[in-house]
This record gives sequence, C-alpha cells and structure tokens, in this order.
Amino acid sequence: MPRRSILDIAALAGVSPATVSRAFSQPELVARDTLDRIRAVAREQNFRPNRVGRSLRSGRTRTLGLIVPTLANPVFAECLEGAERHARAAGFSVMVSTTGYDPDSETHAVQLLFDHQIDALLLTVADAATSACLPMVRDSGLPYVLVYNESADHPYVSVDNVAASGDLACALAAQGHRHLAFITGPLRASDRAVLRLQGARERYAALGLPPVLHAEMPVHTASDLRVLATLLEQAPELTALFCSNDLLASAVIADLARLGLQVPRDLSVCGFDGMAFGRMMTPPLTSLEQPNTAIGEHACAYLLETLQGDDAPAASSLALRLPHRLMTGGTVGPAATTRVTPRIPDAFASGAPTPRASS
Amino acid sequence: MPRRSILDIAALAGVSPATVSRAFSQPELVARDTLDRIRAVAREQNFRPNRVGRSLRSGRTRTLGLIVPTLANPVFAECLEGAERHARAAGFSVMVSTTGYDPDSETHAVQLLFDHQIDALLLTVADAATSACLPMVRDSGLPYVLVYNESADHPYVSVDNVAASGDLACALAAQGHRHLAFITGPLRASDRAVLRLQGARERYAALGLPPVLHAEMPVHTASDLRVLATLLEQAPELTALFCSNDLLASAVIADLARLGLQVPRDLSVCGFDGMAFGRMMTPPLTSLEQPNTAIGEHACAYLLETLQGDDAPAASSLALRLPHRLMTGGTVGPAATTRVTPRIPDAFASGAPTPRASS
DNA sequence: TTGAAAGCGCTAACAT
DNA sequence: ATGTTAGCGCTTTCAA
Repeated sequence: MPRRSILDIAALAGVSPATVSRAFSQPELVARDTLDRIRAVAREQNFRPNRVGRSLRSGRTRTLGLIVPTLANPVFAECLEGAERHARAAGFSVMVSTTGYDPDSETHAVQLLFDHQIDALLLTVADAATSACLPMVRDSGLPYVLVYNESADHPYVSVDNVAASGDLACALAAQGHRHLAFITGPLRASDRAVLRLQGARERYAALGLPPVLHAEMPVHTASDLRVLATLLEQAPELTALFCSNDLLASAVIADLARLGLQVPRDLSVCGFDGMAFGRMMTPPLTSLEQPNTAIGEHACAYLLETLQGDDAPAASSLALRLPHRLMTGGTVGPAATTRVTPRIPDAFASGAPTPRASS
Repeated sequence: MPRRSILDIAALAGVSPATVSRAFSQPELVARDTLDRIRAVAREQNFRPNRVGRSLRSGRTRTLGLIVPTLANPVFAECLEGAERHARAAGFSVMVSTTGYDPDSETHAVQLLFDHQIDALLLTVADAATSACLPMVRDSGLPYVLVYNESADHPYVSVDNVAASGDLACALAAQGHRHLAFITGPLRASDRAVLRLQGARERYAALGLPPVLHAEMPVHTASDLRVLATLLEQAPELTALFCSNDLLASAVIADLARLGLQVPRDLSVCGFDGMAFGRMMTPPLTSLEQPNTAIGEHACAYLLETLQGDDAPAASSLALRLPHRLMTGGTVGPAATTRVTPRIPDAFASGAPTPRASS
C-alpha cells in the first residue's frame, strides 16, 4: 500500500497540486464542485496530507512542546491534559518530555523539541531564575510560556504562590498553630517550594507569630522518616506541618502514623496543590487547590494567540496568576496542647547521621 | 537570528552538505579532522539539524504516538512517563493524545498522529474488540502496540486481567466474603473492566460461591451515590465491593462514608490498579498493582525493536502479560455478619438529579 | 573519505 | 478559481 501524494490526487482529480493543497488548507478558495471531486478522490485513495511535507514548506509544524518534571505528579498530568485538549481543538499536537526535576534534562529536552521545529513551548523548570535553558528558549524567538514557575523575566501562568501559601498559613494560625514547620524537597529543584515557604514565613511574621521552621526532604514527593523524626524531636513545640506539595503531605502523614502520631489529633498537616486524591484520604487533606487544567489551557491559549498574531505582536509578556482556592479538609485541627513523643521505629532509632532542621 | 541550514555549515566548513549530514547521522564515516571542523562550525553557528527536513527525506520521524483515555488517571500518566523516558533514551520523541474514553476520538487521534508521520504507535482503546481505529492502525503497516487492552488480534502489553482479578477475588473469598458485587463504569468503555468482572465471576464460581453481582456507574472513575445506595438496598447480603479501578474504589469508599458505612467494618472494598495514592489512604486501599511504568517501557521497547528490525521481521505479534501483585491494604476485612442500613442523605433520598463527583 | 545531484510532499508566490 | 514553479532542509544513491 504505497502512500499517495498530493500529486497523485491532483492527477486523478484532474486539477493541479496547488488546488489539492488548497482543498485541504483553504477549502473556501476552491470551487464547490472541484472541492467535491478532490474530496471524493482523496477519500477513495485514503489520502491525507503529509504534515511533514507541509511543515517543511510552511515552516510551521502545528506542534507544541511541553516539558514538565514528572507525570507521576497529577498536577502536571492534569496540566498536560488541559493543554493537549485545548491544542487538539485548534488542530495542534503536543510533544511531551519529562525531566525528573533535573536542569540538564531541561536543556536537552528543549533542544530536542526545537530540533522537531515545534511552534511553541510550555514548560515547568526547576528554578526559573537559574535555569540554563530559559535564556536559550527566549533567544530562539519562539513563543513560550512557563507553567507553575513565576518569573519576572519570562511569561508564565501559575497561581500566586506567596499569597496562596499565606492563605493556608493563615488558616493554620486561625486554628491556634503558633509553631509551624514547612517541609519541602530540595529547594534548588523547585522555585515554587521557595515561594511557598516564603509565603508562609511572611504571613506568620505579619501575624506576629514565631519563625517558621524549615525541613528539607531528600526527595520532592516522598517523606524521609529520619528527617521527620529529627524535626519533631528537635522542635517539640511544633503543632503543625505545612508541606510544599500534596504528594509530600500524604507521605508525611503516612510516616507520622508510623511514628505513632495521629493527624490532626497530635499534629496538623496541610499540603499544597489540591490534588483530587487528597479528598479521598481520611481525613481529607487540607490543601490549596491549583487550577491545573485551567493553567494548561490558559498557557496553551496564550501560545496559540501569539502564533495567530501577525508576526510581531509586541511580545506581550504574560504574567497570569489564576485564582487558587483553599481546600479545607480534615488534616488541620486545633493546635494540640501536648504531644506524645514519637515512637521511632527501631530501624531508624540510631546509627545513621542525623539530619538537622534549619530555620 | 536566521536559522542556518546544513548548506551554510557546509560552506563555512569547506565541505559538501552530504558530509555535514554524515557528521551528524553517521559520524563514524567522517574523517576525524573533518568531523572536528564541522562540529566547531556547527557549535559556533549554533546549528542543529532540522528534524523536519530529515524526516521528509528519510521517511522516518523518530517520533512515537501515544493515545490514552485520560491522564487524570495515574495509571496512564505513569505508563506515558515510562514510555517517554525509554523513547527519549533512544532518541525518540513522543506525541500524546487523550480520548476521554470516546471511540470517535480514538479514530481522530490516530489519524492526526498518522498525518504527523509517527513511526509507531502505543495506544489504549476503550474496547479492542470493537474499536474502529484498530483495523485502520493495522492496515497502516506501522508498528503499534496496545497497552492495557488484551487482544487476540493485536499486539499488546498488559497484565493478565482475568487472573489478576481472580486473585483479588480469591483474597476476598478467603476473608469470608460470599456475597460480592463488582462495580464498574460503562462496560462499553473499558474492555479491562469486562475482563476483571469475568475474572471475579469465574473465580467465585470455581470456589462454589454465589454469583457475583454487577453494578455499573455512569462514569468510569467516579461513584454515583444513588447507584451505590440502590445496590446496597437491593442486595443487603453483600459484604464486599470489588471496584474495577482504584479511582472508582476510592470514590466508592467516600460515598459509603456518606451513607454512614465504614470500611472495612461494615463493608469491604477493593480496587484494581495499585495506584500509589491508594497506600496513602486510611486504611490503605486493597488493590491489585499493575506495573504501569514497566508496561510503558516494554511497549516502547517492543516498538523500537520492531523499527530496528530490517523492514520485515515476520510481524512478530506480541502478547505480553506482565506480572501483577496483590496489594494488601486495609479496606478488606472479615465479612461483616450484619450491616447497618445505609443512611441516605436527604439531598439524594429521592427525586434529585444524579450527583456527579467533582474533579 | 568525500562530493554531486535528485527529490521526499507540500505550499507560497506569482501568473492567469 | 486555478495553474506553474520553485524550493523548504535534509539524506541518499551513485560516483570519484
């Protein structure tokens, strides 16, 4: 079954190749009956225009690139789904790459997508301020937009992380939590975590509450029992833990259970992201909902608009912070007045180097 | 900043375009110093070969297509991540499309990806036996592989759904559950659900237990309180619910709580998929773990191998069922001897339109 | 080891 | 409304 080209169809329909081309890309320019004839032949020959040929000639691929750290985090998976659906509706396709929060991978992913001549790019980088790939992306001249990263230098769609985190901190304070620790993964791998930490700290300071402690887990989305136990040991006054994302929060809650601590009775915990699974937990996870699908859709819409814009639309830089929503669950309760000492499982009780909490 | 082509580089390096081409695709054919010169110029000019030009000429895009129902289900998101990582390591890119469990979308997605001249395709369809797109895909002659769908007619990578479901049913039986209901979404939209139902039924029959009931929810991954309440009312003998996927199971558990029923005290529940979030639930969700990442990787590996194979490798059809694992959680306990009558919330007691789970 | 030349499938200018 | 022509950037014979 040999693939037919536009020339074959032209010959069979008794028209020129250009007319066949128009029949597919600008049918309104083609006479009704010519169009019908071409379509009949195309259907019969099972012909559809080859996008690679079209792209080479036109210089546009109608393909968007999307780069995110991981799809195991539903935040990014939902964002991708939103972007892809929006793109598809406009006849665009999406080429995906994941980076595992690794800045080198970001650069490689960008280059590979550029090699494919994508028309525009959506991406989440580890840290927008230090990312090596963003200057490259900007210099490419292609439309691009960050998702989730907030940046002074690049267009983005996100939530207002500082404000959102402040709101959540406020909710904690309202329950009487004076001593709060903020738990993140490696800060270098997430500028969002930095902003959220900042938001909590600023709000607590504004409320005249004690400084917020900070503990860093080795992995972004998993809890380390040792780090957790150490934190609780060194700061027995803590009554609440604010985790920089929901995956981390649920892992922390699971580890607290292993330490014999019950949420929210012994300790309150909240996350950030508002992932759907949080609502399925018992009690439901208190968190801050980000509109992931909408973030993907808006970012995509902005790119498509920019692509529409006839060549030089004054590089309108986008700084879109979509509204967030406090998701009140059941993992934050009134501050406990006393706390049982965590029972550290034998395996972790001693021996290994002790992590320290910083503040 | 005008994009340079291979001709520019050739001129600057004082060689022919063909040599520049070889320098990038078959460097071993180029003399050491020629290669160095070309690379120096390329770097200096910031040149990387245009994949569209390469694809048009060579007829290969080094791009895989991937079609799944949704990325909101972590099963598919993880599979995609596994496939993409594997593909990237081999220099392949992945173009994604979602279908929302809609067969028409499947066909459109396939066509769009074919238009992009993808080299091979991974896909999950609603129902492999009735899918309109699979014959198209096969006739295209492109390498392709189903993921999650088991099929007699097409290559696939999945788990053994019948056996896996049987294993889980067996675990239920072992806890004394004689009266079981299997809960799914629309069966037409998931041949996996059909096989899992069959697996449970066959195993219960083999064990001499009463027939397994079946209830169909309007949506694949959400519970409908009315359907659930009706089921429990009509079959008060039920002590366990087997849900065809984990998203559904967690939604059902949440709805049971709204009905005043506690899991596993009043009713046991299990899911299928083994999604990571299940372990974060309290109690952890009893389920059947599918190796999602491995499914994506194996499917991708098979395709890349087929693409390697010099043109006609006897169309080795793949039927790969990867091992599954019973994930014992806490949502299945001993069969309750008596059950409290579900308290149906006022809003749903009568008349009101079917509620939908929000997302 | 390198070069010359043709052409993959399509569309954009220009012409009619 | 349609046709003619050239060429997008690259690889692939074939030849040297």
